[in-house]
Amino acid sequence: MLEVSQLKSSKEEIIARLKVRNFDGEKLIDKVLELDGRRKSTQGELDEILYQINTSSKEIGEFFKAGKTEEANKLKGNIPTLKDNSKELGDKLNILEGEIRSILLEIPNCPHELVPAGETSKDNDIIDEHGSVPGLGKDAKPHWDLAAQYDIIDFELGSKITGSGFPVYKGKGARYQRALINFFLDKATESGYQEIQPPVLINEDSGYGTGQLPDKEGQMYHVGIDNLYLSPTAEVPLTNLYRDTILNPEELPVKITAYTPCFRREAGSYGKDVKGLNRLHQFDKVEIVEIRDPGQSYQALEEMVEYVAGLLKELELPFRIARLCGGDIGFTSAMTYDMEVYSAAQQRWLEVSSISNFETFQANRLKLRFKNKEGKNQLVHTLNGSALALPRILAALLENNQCPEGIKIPKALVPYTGFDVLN
RNA sequence: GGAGAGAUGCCUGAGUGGCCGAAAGGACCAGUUUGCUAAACUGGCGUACGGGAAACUGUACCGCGGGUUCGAAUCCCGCUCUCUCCGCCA
Repeated sequence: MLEVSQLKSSKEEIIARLKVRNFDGEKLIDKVLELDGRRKSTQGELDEILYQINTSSKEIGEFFKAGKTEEANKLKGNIPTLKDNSKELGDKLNILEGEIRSILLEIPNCPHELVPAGETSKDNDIIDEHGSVPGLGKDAKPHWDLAAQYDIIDFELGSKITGSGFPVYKGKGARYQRALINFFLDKATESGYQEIQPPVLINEDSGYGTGQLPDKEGQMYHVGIDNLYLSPTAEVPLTNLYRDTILNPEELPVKITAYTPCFRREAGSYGKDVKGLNRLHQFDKVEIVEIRDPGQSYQALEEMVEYVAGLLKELELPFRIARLCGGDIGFTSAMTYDMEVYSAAQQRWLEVSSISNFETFQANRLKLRFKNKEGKNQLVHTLNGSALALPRILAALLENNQCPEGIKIPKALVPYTGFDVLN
């Protein structure tokens, strides 16, 4: 959620930058500023009336104490009118505040100046590419065939338990997943991220805090009876750990990580996008989250990209880094890098990580602040990234490393899997 | 699921109708003093939205939402959460 003060001080710039993501914010912003003006004057009127009531009440008390009942009662006579007015103004104020908030909730984050204009992922800037695509034979199999051949992932069996998009990992497949989770968590903690095991059911406040609500309501599984949602990413519980918090300067930066299953309804997805492990309703992910002094957040973003790139190098996967264009960037993000690995048999790039700086967009909703050098409370910047999402990594690892003897395991993972060829 | 107790500032904890944005202690910050460490003393120490160049000042907030009252942290109602006991259970 953008701040009213930002809208006031740099309205034109924000409108221009929102256009980069093809969002016309002019009318909404004007409306917010107009409503905020009315909010302010209403607040002033209300304060004045409450002041009168407060002072009168004190006088009435004095009069009673002094035994001057008549004067007291006379003063009391004025109160009902004042109370009526205050009630009216109070209601008006509530309505105005509600309207302002609901408009602000509709406005996406303002993209950083480096974010390129564009419509779709085709317009993203590919800023780096690493590793070379393995030359597989013509008979190279996509991972779903390999999964069946080695009996490590059963897609049909999962639909018996739940439905499509909930695969069952078996034997060395399950072991491979667990190896990846441990590998990623070990790497993250070595890099200074504190390991957390958060709840994966989240309440409404948490959903609003990080921006999944109201924007992505339909993407989350909802447990109606308790009004809870299944977390679509550990970003939600991890970042919300710090909701309604004022951090001391020495507590920054906050760097935390968690492995959690993630749940997404993925309504409307179809075709090759959902084949095999490409898009699931339940998947595993290790997430990294940082809370930063605003002056350091972009440097932190670069470091996070470097960190994730390091993981992909250790996994010996060819990958590229994209800076998302305005049309492809998420609602809450100011700047996002996607990491994509090449899945050699499918011959396509798969997004395995999305690393974003939200600037104050989430912090504003979360009321997450820190005491700055002047001793004032200031909104922090929040960032997060996948490090990494498991299924597509597994898909690429299976496809890219297939050979006649089975599927080779990257050296870095062998200590975790306990085998160097899956067969 | 049943019964009971509770929710006050960074923490502990007082406050049962006006003098309470809230005692006291601790922590923290600044200063004074003692040769250092420690101690002692003095002052400061919540958030949000307004007004004001500033000093300062208005309003709201004692879990959340309503109500009673001239006046609510304090009384009433609803909700949420925490704790204890019983039941069930990984």
